[in-house]
Amino acid sequence: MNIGEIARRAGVSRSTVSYALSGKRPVATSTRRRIQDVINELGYRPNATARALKEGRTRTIGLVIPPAGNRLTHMQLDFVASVVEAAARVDLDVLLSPSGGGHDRSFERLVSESRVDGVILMEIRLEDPRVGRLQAAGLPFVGIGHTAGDHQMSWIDVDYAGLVQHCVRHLADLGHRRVALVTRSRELISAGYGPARRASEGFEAAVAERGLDGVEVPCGDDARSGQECVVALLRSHPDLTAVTTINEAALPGIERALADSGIEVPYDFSVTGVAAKTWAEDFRPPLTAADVPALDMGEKAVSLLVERIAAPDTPPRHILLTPPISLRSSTAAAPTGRPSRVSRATR
Amino acid sequence: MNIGEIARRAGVSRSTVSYALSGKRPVATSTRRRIQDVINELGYRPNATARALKEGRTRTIGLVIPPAGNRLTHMQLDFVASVVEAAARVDLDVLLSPSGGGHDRSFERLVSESRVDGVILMEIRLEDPRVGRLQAAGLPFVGIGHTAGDHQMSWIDVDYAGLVQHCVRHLADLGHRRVALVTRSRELISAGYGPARRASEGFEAAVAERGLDGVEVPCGDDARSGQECVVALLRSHPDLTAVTTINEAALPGIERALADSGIEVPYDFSVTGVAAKTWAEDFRPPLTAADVPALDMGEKAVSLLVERIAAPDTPPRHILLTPPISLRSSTAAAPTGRPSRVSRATR
DNA sequence: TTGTAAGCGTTATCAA
DNA sequence: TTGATAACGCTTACAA
Repeated sequence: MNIGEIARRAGVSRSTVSYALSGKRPVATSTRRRIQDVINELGYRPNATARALKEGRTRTIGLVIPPAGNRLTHMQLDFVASVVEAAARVDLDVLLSPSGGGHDRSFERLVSESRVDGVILMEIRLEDPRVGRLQAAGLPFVGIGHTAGDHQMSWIDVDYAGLVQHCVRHLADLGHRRVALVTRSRELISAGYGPARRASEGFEAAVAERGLDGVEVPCGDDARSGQECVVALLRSHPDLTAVTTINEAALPGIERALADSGIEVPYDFSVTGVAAKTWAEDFRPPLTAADVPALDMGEKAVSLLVERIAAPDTPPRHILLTPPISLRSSTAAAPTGRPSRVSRATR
Repeated sequence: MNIGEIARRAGVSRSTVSYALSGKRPVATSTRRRIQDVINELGYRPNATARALKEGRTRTIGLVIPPAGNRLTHMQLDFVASVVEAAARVDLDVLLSPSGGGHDRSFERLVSESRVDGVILMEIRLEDPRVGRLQAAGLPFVGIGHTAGDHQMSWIDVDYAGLVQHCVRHLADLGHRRVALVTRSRELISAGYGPARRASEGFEAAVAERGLDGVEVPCGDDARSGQECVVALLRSHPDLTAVTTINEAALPGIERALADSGIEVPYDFSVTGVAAKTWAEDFRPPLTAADVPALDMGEKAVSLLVERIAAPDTPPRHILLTPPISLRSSTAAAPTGRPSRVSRATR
């Protein structure tokens, strides 16, 4: 079933069918109807591959996700979902490419075989070879996340430094003096993962600014790690009264560890951080947190990309989001005086 | 940059370049090296679109996922991740298509524009129009999940009926007489969602077989719903001593509701179900459950599809998985005699 | 061992 | 208002 077959049955030339479909040239109403009838009858749709070859564009974008081995976080999942959805709204298909672990056939296919009109790169590292690769290929792309140096690229990101700083200030305002940052996994950090690195910066800045005692601990992306991490933290820092985190997957574990130690949030201890809304609202008590608008971000990334595809020589654009901190119920004034938390926990 | 350019620079014909690349015809070593040098220098890779047009296949498969609106469950996410990974291993790209909510441009593009060589259909309904659509289009496909009638299609699924039956029998063996099934959302059920429907069947069968009192409640796919659901259940059925579930996302809420009521699992109450391993292990205490091998399933789905693409006229194959129930710590003998749970909870 | 040329299914230019 | 035809970049039969 192809355009020639339709043309034959409608008794017209292929070009007329093409024009009847695209409307790029007037077609007599009678002819058009005849063609449309045949098309409806046979359920014809033009072959996307042939069209792509002819038009020089695929109407497809690539979405580069972290390799499947490391299970995706909820936030990443929201990115994927919203990118796919937003792309579908403008009739773009999305080709998925798991990448990030070094040599990568799938990513290479994407950039060098003209399979896509542009690429959205998730989980960018501070130094990321894929950025150079895409630039060399001359393929339009945007990052969800951004590199260390300002490479000439469009991106959208969350201002982790600023947000963590806000969180710590909020805790300081409440009288907390010793606070911890529960960050992402050691591997991610040493791989140069931007959000972790930038969260550290914000944390250190705020701690210095307010003269607090700050302790920072890496933590795996799961409940168990969160739990272990907080248990260790409570043991090693008995005077800790607050924690802030950028590790949403650790939140259920953080909740557990505190509950197990007989610590009541927020009266004995405050918790805050930056996380997707669901996680914040699922925390007990509901978490005072900067809600990462992951769904918006995917959508905006698609807009940015569409823009770049349309006008590749336009200067790149950056969107740095600083969502406000939603005050929920997990932060309160630091507990005053002794009995310290330790005695309470063991009483 | 195309094959003609390479040919020109290497001083050979385009076909020679093509053959040098594919190895489908011998090429003199010297010529081959000359060609390879040019290719390396320019970083040439054949245009995938042109190749697809010529070869009549795209080396791409479509993955039809539920629409992004309903946030994907972890299990669904594992399917996606494993499908993408497995496809990448055999050098297939994956085109994502959100579908399921009625009229669907993205799905239609997939099936009727020859964008893909085959389709993996997630979240199949008992009556699913997309199955007929794919069959009419003559596009190879496999389901993760299966319809009610045995349409002529390949699929892989988990035996929810059998597994829930096992779970209930296990509870009955432990002396539980009044048990509940926490299933999926009311919407999913009325939309004809297979796993929910089949879980019901298994539940009813086991309850009848063992002469138990069974109660079945729908529940949204999130912690809060799980919590509300169990709270309501405890109130309406004071003599309930066990619950089984196929709603993994509700597990954290189930855990909370029980803890809040002062119920200790497994001494006062048993919990079991079918869930991805992570969820089961994250439950407190670790959940006795049938672990759904979501990662395997994605991989097997890809194999099935590759098979069907290669031999479309082969009779379809079905894989119904019945993973064993992993005995962890959330089930124990039913509490004996009074004081009943109610009095304990309020004591 | 290599080259020529047809053809995959479109779109769009040029003629009529 | 419509038709013939070239072209997109590739693979592969057929020739040499």
